[in-house]
Amino acid sequence: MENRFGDKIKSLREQQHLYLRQVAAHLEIDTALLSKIEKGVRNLKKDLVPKIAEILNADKEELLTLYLADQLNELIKDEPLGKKAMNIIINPNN
Amino acid sequence: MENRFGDKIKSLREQQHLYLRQVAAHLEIDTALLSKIEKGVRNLKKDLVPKIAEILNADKEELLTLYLADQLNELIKDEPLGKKAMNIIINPNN
DNA sequence: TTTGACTTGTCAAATTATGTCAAATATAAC
DNA sequence: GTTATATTTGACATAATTTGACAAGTCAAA
Repeated sequence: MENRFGDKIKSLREQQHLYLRQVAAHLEIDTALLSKIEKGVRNLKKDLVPKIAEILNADKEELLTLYLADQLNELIKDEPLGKKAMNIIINPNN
Repeated sequence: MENRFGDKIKSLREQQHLYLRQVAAHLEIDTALLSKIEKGVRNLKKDLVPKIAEILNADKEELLTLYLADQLNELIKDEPLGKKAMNIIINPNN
């Protein structure tokens, strides 16, 4: 329950036999930072999500969705009322 | 679509004929800040949510839920994929 | 034991959040 | 009109968090 984005990009990277170093270079970020992103201890900047999708030949929308899910989850992970709050947004009436 | 929490506390405050000044004093924050919170241009610190519920004789859980809904909404308000991301969290499989 | 890939801790710089003040506006009573 | 009170707004200083980089660390394979 939580590092969906990081797990996904790690698995995509490994499937394609790419090194952190290579992907990081394309993104113009530090290898250490990308490592943390894969492990979920740091966030990738949002505007780099489409770029990493390109690098990994992945679907931009799918990655962005996972990215957003992680952000949302972070906000409510310790909140018993989190899902109720989500329902208010998804189903504004009632 | 957005200032649920602020609208709610404003309406509760007015129903009870309280001034911003009075509620702000109980919360130990500036009146100007509470005004902004009611208008949705600033956030109340999360740990003050139960306190404002007490002051306004409101249900703590209801207010916290609205508070969280605003936070969630802020995160995805410009994101077409926001609701899809929420569904991933609500319904983790599939 | 050396090399390469990855991980982790720490730090400064950048960014964002927070709270206050002063001035502006609004409304109502005089 | 003027006064008084409530609220709003913008600018600012400070506090807290995030971000990115570096150095040092682990680990596995050669």
